[in-house]
Amino acid sequence: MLSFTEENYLKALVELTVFDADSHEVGVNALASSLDVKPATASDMVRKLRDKSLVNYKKYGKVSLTDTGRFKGMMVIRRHRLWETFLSSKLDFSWDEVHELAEELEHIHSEKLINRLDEFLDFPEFDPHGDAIPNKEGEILLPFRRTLAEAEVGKMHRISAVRDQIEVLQYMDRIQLKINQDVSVDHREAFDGLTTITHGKQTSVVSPKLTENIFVVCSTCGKAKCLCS
Amino acid sequence: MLSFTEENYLKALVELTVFDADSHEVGVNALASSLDVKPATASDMVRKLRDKSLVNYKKYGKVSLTDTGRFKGMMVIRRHRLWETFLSSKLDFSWDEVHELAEELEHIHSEKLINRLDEFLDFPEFDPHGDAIPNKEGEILLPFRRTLAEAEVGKMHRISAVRDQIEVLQYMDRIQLKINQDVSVDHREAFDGLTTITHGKQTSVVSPKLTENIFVVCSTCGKAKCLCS
DNA sequence: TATAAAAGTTAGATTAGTCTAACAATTTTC
DNA sequence: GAAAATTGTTAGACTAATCTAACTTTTATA
Repeated sequence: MLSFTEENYLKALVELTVFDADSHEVGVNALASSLDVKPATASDMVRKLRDKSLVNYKKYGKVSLTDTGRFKGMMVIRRHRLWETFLSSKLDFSWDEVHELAEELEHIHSEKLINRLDEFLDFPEFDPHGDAIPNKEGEILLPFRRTLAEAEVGKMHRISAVRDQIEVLQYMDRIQLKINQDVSVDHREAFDGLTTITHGKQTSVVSPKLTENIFVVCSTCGKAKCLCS
Repeated sequence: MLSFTEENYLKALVELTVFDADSHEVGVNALASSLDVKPATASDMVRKLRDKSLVNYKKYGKVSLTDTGRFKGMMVIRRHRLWETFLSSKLDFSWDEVHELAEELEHIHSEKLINRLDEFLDFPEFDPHGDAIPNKEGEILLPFRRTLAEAEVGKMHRISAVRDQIEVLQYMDRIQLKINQDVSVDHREAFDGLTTITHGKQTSVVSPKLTENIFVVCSTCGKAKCLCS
């Protein structure tokens, strides 16, 4: 069984080498600073993780995760994001309060607990910050999704889903944009991404900050990747 | 902030000196064995807790909790029992699975979290093992309750509540005993506490193991402590 | 009440995770 | 390609929680 500390190193490594996808390895200094410890400390720990076959590493080299290491790191992130979702959707914690608590809860190890929690929450795909929740295999399986920010201009789309951030939902409510509503994309400004849409009898100009959080499908065929004319 | 270990010592001390009410103090050896550590270890820790004003203790003497120590220990127990209740009532864990998980969850410190959880669970009074849950002041406020084991012979009582252990509920179901049902206590055997009761058209002989888990009130006045003839 | 048994303490070692300070390797830059 | 800068390692120390082994105090008992 991994210690809290070891789990935190693996989690940081996933964030640095899997999510931040431009390189699959990271230096000891960068790792140390992301964990807020001194390089000497990280250097020792990396050696220890290598001895447990959780990372690939040799002296003065870069660090990367082995398959096992990546899986275990993903599990920490899965737990973190599921607890965040629980705190937010069941206990009414706000968005910005959940992270710190989840830092503690993520280290409760039981697989059964976390799978039951997943079920209790109805298998959420995203946490309250809009980040995807890894499944029990440690994968983030994203079906192809098109956001309103990428939706073709001059076509009719339907809003299929929204990242469940309170702010997004509140803002949509204010401008009377609803799930399952048909929306026509009239114009997109190349300079700043501002999009003009018509929905119902209204026309709104919306920012990428909003449109990136709204998923759409073709209003004719219902697919994100459609072949309609 | 207390460490996991310190919290576990305080919890054990509450169990040994508050719940197990025949003495308000305990020896270092007994404390050590209840925590499954060597006396040497407990001896050191007790000195440390004394330096933090959490226990009363002097060399070669007994250990007891200060007010602060008792409060902090009670909070650990509150968290433990609330998490057990959550696991059992929301995630469908069985009675015997919850303890081990709650041993980890009880060390999540946020007071806000635990009070929200309490509310989410609708302020339960008992955990799945039937143990009372301390309130946020660290008190266990039990309204006076009379169990069927203590109910006066020759009188009519009504079943007001039952400790929610699956076995108890299942057994009651089998012998057709229900909440809110009137029960007359016909006889109680002094030797082994076996009680003969009449409920509806049935007569049953029930053991103290069952009757201690069933709460009754007077069927005339509805009170546990009644003044009826 | 003297002695044996039980209970409790102390000293010294160990492990995990951290630090600082000094040193070594690698990379960048002129 | 040598000097400087950056990056990474090692050695030695510290803290918390544990252990074992030896010792001391208290309690029980013959």
